[in-house]
Amino acid sequence: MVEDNEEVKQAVKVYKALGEPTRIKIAMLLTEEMNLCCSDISSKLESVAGSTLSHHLKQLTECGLLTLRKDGTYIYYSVNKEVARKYAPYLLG
Amino acid sequence: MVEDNEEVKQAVKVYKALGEPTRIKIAMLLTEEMNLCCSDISSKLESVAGSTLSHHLKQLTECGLLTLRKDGTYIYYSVNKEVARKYAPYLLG
DNA sequence: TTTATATTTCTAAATATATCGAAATATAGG
DNA sequence: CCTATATTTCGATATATTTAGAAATATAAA
Repeated sequence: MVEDNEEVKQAVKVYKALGEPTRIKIAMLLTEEMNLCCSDISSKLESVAGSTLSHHLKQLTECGLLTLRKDGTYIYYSVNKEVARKYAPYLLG
Repeated sequence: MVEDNEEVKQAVKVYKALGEPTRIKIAMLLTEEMNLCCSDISSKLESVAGSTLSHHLKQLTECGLLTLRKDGTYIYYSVNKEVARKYAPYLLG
């Protein structure tokens, strides 16, 4: 029988997050350029509703792939390179 | 606007395949030990119906992560290490 | 040919996910 | 306080996924 520890659970979450076209694009954007806010990201993607984008960003953040920094009304997102390097260094090019 | 080429499409497929507990376990099993057949894999997982396992193996194969070799009634699966190394070297330990 | 085993395909049901619009919340600035 | 902007939450719907049992297919061996 195969193990199912915390690390594997995080791996599943990270891969589930990246296994969707809009989310992998967000991750790739944020790998190229750190500190983009919700609306910056929105403007770099084909029409996605703000509420949809919010869900995607939540999922990418909850798996540990993104970090965020709040500044006033804005939230700036970046890739957590350590997590990306561990599970999906493909993102880092 | 962000690109959406063939390589990114494969990445999405690979990550979608790995973003599910049973499938990541199968991938990990096959990274440890090559050339396992459907029933070998079944015996190393908690109760999964053969038809379900077949679907999972299909998905893992179609994204390029697994290769197969038919021998009589059996089908032996292995990890395609080049694909694993590219997208998810985490699997290779 | 008959039987046994391995795997897939088909069908259907249950669950999960993606998406959006509207309303809600948060904060900055007048 | 009022208004504008950024982001989230809620509610609803459409689509996709996971799962399994039964039937089908493929091959080996008796």
